[in-house]
Amino acid sequence: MIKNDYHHGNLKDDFLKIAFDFIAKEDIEKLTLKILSDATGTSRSAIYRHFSSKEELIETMIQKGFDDFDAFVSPPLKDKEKPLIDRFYQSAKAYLEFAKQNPNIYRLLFGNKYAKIREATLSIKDDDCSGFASLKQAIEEGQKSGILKKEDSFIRTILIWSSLHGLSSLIIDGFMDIDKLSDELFENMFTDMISASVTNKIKFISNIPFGDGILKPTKIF
Amino acid sequence: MIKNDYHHGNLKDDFLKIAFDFIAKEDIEKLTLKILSDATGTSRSAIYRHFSSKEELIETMIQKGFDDFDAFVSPPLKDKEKPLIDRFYQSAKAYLEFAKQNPNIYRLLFGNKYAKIREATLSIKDDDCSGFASLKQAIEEGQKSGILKKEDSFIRTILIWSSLHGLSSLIIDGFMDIDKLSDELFENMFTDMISASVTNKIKFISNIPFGDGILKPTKIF
DNA sequence: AATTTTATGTTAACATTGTTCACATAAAAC
DNA sequence: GTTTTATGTGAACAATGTTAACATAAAATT
Repeated sequence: MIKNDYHHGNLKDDFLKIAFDFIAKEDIEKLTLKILSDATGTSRSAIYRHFSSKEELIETMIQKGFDDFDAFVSPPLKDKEKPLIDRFYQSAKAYLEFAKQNPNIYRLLFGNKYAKIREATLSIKDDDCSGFASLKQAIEEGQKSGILKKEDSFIRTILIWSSLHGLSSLIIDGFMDIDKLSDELFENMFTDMISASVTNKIKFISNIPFGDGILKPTKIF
Repeated sequence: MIKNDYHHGNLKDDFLKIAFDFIAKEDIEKLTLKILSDATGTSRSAIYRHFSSKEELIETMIQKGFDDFDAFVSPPLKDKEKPLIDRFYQSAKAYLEFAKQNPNIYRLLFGNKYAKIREATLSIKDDDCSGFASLKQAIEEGQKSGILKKEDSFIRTILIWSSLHGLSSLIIDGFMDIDKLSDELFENMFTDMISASVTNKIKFISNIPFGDGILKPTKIF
């Protein structure tokens, strides 16, 4: 033993990093403590110096996951320079993209298995910075300015979220073979979603850029 | 040993029955072979005479689950005596009720974990008797009769299914505390769903019975 | 600077899990 | 009545998460 690395230095972060690398490709259920110990070159029980259990490690991952998710989904909603519908579009698109790009993380965050952990995590930051709160605020903004129908904003928020969650889930859980179809489905879903929320008098046609390219315009009415 | 029950007679059915009793209360993940052997009074390896693995038992449960689900959701759609919108309403309501009454079965059928098993199961009966096919047929019926907009019926079917799946999932996965709220959410979601599908000229007000009682009328436009 | 305390690692052992194998016996086929 | 098949048992496996006793590096205290 030439090199002395009895003390690792940042084992906790390494465990988390390796765990996230793992669920980039495989489901969290298949993550085992042995995988973590092998990848860090430590013993199988080393992890218990940093997490009280496997579940606590996953709890930490969920917190980090929600931070990333919110940072991906919320900013477009808050960009008051742009028209409101564009902001909804970009955020909704980001929502679906997050789910498609990180299906295992998405399921970790929104699935049933870790519901209790999620509740504990969400209740802390429910007020301002969560994606749900951002969406609700944007809806209320639209209601005040007359673009959106005046109705219960909480219910409308859940319904929009529900649409996004439903479509995202069906897509990442393998209910549709064709990946191309997901774009078409998204455009249709978004149109439905906005049609249900918007005041009757509004007409809306817009070129809405997202990510690298320019997407086809979303027409409503 | 007075009674000789070395040969059980219907152990396979008993295993399935006990497994379904179990997921009536707890998640399928917590079902263990020991639970099954203890409940039947057999040894831990007895199950391997009837199922090649634990997964095959679950596969059988999924098949049975889809049969029950389809039998719960499809009949209202096929009842051509009633107005089409009423049939949609009843079926959609049944969908949500199934999920609420059998959350663990619902997740077993529509979750990601057993996606591969589900694909194998669904492909057999995709054509006629599945809930998805019934919904698609009802949509096409409505398009022919002029009640529904003429658009891609496959996409519309997925979008409706997506709405149902999204709301059902959010409700049973604990994203909303209040159970009462789910009724209000359902009514709103259904109104949105139908509004997006229906031709503009239609006006629709109906008293729609479901289950034991009479639900409040669904107004569209 | 020496000593004590704390943080972080190791190894060995546990019960539980799904699964397999050799064996036993009831039921069915011949 | 004998053979074959179906269905059960018990012992053993490796893998899992977890704990306990022990070891040592780093930090804190004197």
